[in-house]
Amino acid sequence: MTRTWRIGELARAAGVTVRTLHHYDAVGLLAPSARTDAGYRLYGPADVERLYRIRALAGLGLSLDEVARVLDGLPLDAVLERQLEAVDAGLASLGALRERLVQLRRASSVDELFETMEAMEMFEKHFSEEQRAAIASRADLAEQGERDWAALIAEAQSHREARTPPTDPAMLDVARRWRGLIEQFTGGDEGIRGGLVELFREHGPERATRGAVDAELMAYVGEAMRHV
Amino acid sequence: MTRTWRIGELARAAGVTVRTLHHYDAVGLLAPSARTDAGYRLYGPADVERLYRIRALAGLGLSLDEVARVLDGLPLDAVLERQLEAVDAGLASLGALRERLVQLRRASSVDELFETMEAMEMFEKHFSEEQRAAIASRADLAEQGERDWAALIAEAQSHREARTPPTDPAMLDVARRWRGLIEQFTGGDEGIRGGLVELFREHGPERATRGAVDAELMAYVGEAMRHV
DNA sequence: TTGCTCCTCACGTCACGTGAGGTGGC
DNA sequence: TTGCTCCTCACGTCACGTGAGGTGGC
Repeated sequence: MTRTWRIGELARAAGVTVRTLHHYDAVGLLAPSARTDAGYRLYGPADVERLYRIRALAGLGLSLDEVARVLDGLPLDAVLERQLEAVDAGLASLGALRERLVQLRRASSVDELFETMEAMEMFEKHFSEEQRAAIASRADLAEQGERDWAALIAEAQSHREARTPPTDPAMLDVARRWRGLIEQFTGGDEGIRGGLVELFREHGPERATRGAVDAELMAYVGEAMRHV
Repeated sequence: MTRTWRIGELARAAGVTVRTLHHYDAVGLLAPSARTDAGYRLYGPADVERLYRIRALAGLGLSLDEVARVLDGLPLDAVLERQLEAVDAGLASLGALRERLVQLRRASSVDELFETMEAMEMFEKHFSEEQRAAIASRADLAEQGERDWAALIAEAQSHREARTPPTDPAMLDVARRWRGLIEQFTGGDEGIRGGLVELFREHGPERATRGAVDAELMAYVGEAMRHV
């Protein structure tokens, strides 16, 4: 007589729950090779081995259906290859999600969150994934850049309110630095510059800058740029 | 009168299914602000805005319950932070899964697969995650290493069959190269060397090397090493 | 006899998909 | 009148978790 295990013993030894073994029995994945008169399940060594294999395959993320088919002789390589592709797809989408979450962490109110998300959507429409990666890789520069932009916009705004002529040396200097920050953002990439131009053309400066620059200010700075 | 949308129109415009809108209504997440006499749902601008926000938040991987709570005023930062942690956990486990799958792709039969998985389990028991990462980072070396090991083991085996004494210069050379390959595997890391020793002590050379080296060959090489 | 283990239903999970059977609207 | 849109059930998904109510075994 070889050793047998009752369901609770096997569950404890294998690190699964009794319910899991019930489930495997119900779906026909692992039926105990014997029962007592009272109906108690009795698992033999072959059952234990099969359970071990089931757990191993399930641990690779296969569905119980796939596990059953593999144990039934379905060729492995294709299954593993498909599973690897699925995992890679999962990694890619989780990675993208992570990126978005990190960006959004800065938002402090629900309204600001949605503004940021809307901006991200516009942004994604106008830049390819590759371009976005290039921009993101300069993320630390970008934070400094945000502060630089805020300061420069404020400077331009105060000139406009003081009615400084666009051809005034001070405004020409603002225009030059403005151009420099754009240059810093695009990193000299023509594709990114093109996306930026489209973004402003389609949505206007007000939406593209989320209210930081209105149409008048944009025109004023643009005029100064033409004189640089 | 402001514009209203029937359920199909809204679904098409928002890129969701009618069933989804039914579901949101059923769980109380988005109830249309009006109905026609015949019971047709009529969505107003505020409903459209709410749907937009629901989709945005759900796109961040939040459950509909969490979405509802956030739209109800639950502070965002904690939610986003928790979500980011969850995503990171997901990335970590998918990453580990991916690693295992890549390793297992080499197995060609189900039996070989389980042998490999068993080996991986032993391996994981004896090396910390950090140590495994260190070993994996030398993965390209490892492939070359596998071939080197196979050749060296074959060489030692033929000496044993030819009854070359362990103190013979040829065997001393084998022992030196053996030590070199171990050195290459551990990368000079004492912790990894310790894990290796435990692995062999607990399971014996036969299982530790998956049959490549039996106890006798191990003793023979060990003897030679003592004379180096 | 008393715990302990086991048994078989059967509902719940999560965000919908997918019919089934029936009725307004142009 | 004929399509088309809409309505309300209601079951199915995936791998079990969690009771409920009842019975062998030491």
